[in-house]
Amino acid sequence: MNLKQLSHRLGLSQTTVSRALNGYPEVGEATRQRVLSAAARYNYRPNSRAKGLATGRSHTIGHVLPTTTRHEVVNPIFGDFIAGAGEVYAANDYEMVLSIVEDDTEEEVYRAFKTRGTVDGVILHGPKLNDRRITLLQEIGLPFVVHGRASGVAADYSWVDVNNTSAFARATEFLIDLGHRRIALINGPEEMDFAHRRRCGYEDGLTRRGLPADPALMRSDEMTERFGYDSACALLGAADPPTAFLVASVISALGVRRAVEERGLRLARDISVVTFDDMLSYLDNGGQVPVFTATRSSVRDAGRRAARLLLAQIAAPASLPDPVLLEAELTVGQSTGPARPLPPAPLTLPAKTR
Amino acid sequence: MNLKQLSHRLGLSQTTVSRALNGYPEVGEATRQRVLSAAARYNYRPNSRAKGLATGRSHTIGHVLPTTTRHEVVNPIFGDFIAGAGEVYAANDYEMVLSIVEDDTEEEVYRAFKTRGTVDGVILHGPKLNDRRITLLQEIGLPFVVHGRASGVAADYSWVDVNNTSAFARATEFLIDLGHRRIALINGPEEMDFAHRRRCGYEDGLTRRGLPADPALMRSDEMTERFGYDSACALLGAADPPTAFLVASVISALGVRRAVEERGLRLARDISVVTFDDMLSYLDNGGQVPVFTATRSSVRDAGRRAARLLLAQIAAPASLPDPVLLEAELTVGQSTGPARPLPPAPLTLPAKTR
DNA sequence: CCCCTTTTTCAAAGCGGTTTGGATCCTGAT
DNA sequence: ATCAGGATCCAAACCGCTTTGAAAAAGGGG
Repeated sequence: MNLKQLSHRLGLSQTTVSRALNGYPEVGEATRQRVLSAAARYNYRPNSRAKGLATGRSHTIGHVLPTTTRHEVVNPIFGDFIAGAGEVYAANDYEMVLSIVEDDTEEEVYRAFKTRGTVDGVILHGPKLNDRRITLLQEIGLPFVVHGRASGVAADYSWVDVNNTSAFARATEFLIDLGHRRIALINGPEEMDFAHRRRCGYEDGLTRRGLPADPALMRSDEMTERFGYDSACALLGAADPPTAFLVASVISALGVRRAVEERGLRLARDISVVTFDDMLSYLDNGGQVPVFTATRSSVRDAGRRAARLLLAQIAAPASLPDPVLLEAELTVGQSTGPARPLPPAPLTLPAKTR
Repeated sequence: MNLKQLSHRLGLSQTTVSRALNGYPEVGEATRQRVLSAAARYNYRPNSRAKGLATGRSHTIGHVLPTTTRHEVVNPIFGDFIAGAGEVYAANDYEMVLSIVEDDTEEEVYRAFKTRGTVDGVILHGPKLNDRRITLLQEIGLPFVVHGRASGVAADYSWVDVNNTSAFARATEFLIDLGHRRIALINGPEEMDFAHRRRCGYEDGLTRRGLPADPALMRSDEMTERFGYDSACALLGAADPPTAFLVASVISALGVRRAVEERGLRLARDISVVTFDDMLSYLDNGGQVPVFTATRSSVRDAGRRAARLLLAQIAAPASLPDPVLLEAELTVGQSTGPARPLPPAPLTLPAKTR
């Protein structure tokens, strides 16, 4: 059932039926009702391609998910972010298209989006330092909102980001105030902007309390469970081990915990862990007393906000860039405690072992 | 730059240019080259909506992701599955649209997909027992492939599934052969088909070895880390606790491990754990010796296969349903070992305490 | 009752492609 | 030279919707 057939059944022109359905004022209330009920009865829905062709807009938002070439890791954050964004799209009759793309063809995807008219705008995921995609999208003239930011990119653009710096600065100071002096940082990949900012925050926290930043205590890589485990093993086995860990992801934090407990140590009592918690639905850290002390901020909520921002921008193309900075809250859980005066000395010679 | 402009620049008709670009034979080789290079120079790409309108096909596959109403959990499997499917779509010039949808409006989404012509086919996620969506999609006449199967649905359809039953039967027998007699099952939600089948496999394994199935040892819910932890705590704290756990997801298995180690017990030595491992990229269980003994099967690969199946079906609509049953492999890791003759007796009175 | 506004409705022209049914131009065979 | 037939190319119709510009109908005032 298409518009022509429907209007024919009603004895009306396509024009009138179309207008009735789209809520234009120049159609009589009586006819509008007649049209509406007929459309419902015949289960009529306008063909989206035809509509798009006529209006020039696709009512579709593109999400490009680059597969990190290094490890083929699919961003675990993605599901929840997209769930948030999807809510907003659904409520506004927008469609979402997803491109999984190898890093190097990403530019081509954006260009195709624009020239083929596949989408009305895109959400940019996983911005890196000096991310070229931002200026690229501006050149292309495709409306976009970034989930995160890109240090080093001067351009003005809309983004939704957590205050990673302040979050990790606070977390670091929190640990220092508990008496910790050797605090390890288990970070995400350094080329990612969020990871960069978190490290800055960590270093800020240290310097504000007058502590030096020791490169030997910092690790950074894809935030898998295994990475958390391996890093913690290495650090705990080294000379002058940390008494606390600041971790960029709950998944890695699970790995850190494994390493800690495998050594017969106890979280909070022997080793403190603070993690960044994106509040992923399947990794609920909640309950009355959170498992991990965490700086947390809902990535799902970020998805909602980013989507809303983008839709607003598409509706009013002349509008100014609108950055949103979310503050993470620091919630105390069961993984932190005061530094022990004397960490249990391993029965090995400290020096010489290299 | 659209077709009209391009053909005008070339001094050719739209027909010829279109045919040259789409590889039809009735155009001279010389002109074809001329067209091709002009298209490249002017960066021409056909508008996808116009093309879709004309051809009647959208070159788009729909994925509907129902948010589990119960806990608002976003399926953590989803990211990797879609990464696999996306590879195939990208290679075949297909687009992927994603609908995040509350359970009860899912039917409406499929109907809209069909009548609006948004997609050429859909992949069905998370089939439940007697899932109504399958017959619905057949009624609607939308090509589809199911990731998983639906017990109780008689219809013939294409699906890609792991042999959950045999996987969990083998895992159970494996544990029994190690001497375990009390084996707990930490399963996914029972209404999900895969969870149902895993329980069947578990029970099969037990009966084949002449052991009874004890309902007190079975738990089932959303497969979060917390659920694994809570379940393991409850079971380990009860009278006659299990010596082994069969877990439906690595995420829950992490929770089980936490509960185990928190009690001062050691994996493999005191408590054995076998988990189903979907080989999610951020939960790498790999390495030379896997952390968890696991029945494993790549969900990413399943995504690839499902996508290929669907594209083939769309290309040849008359083709017969094509089910694909993947076998999970049982890989032995560091989380299993022989049952200890005498589990460390807790210092409490066994009876009376209820 | 007529004329002028305001409502309400319509025919037709796009939107940017594909595809049908011819037309034109070359060949080589007769 | 003529003609069949294949190789090329083209004009126009069509896909299903929106939207412009105009016409028809209805309402209101004198």
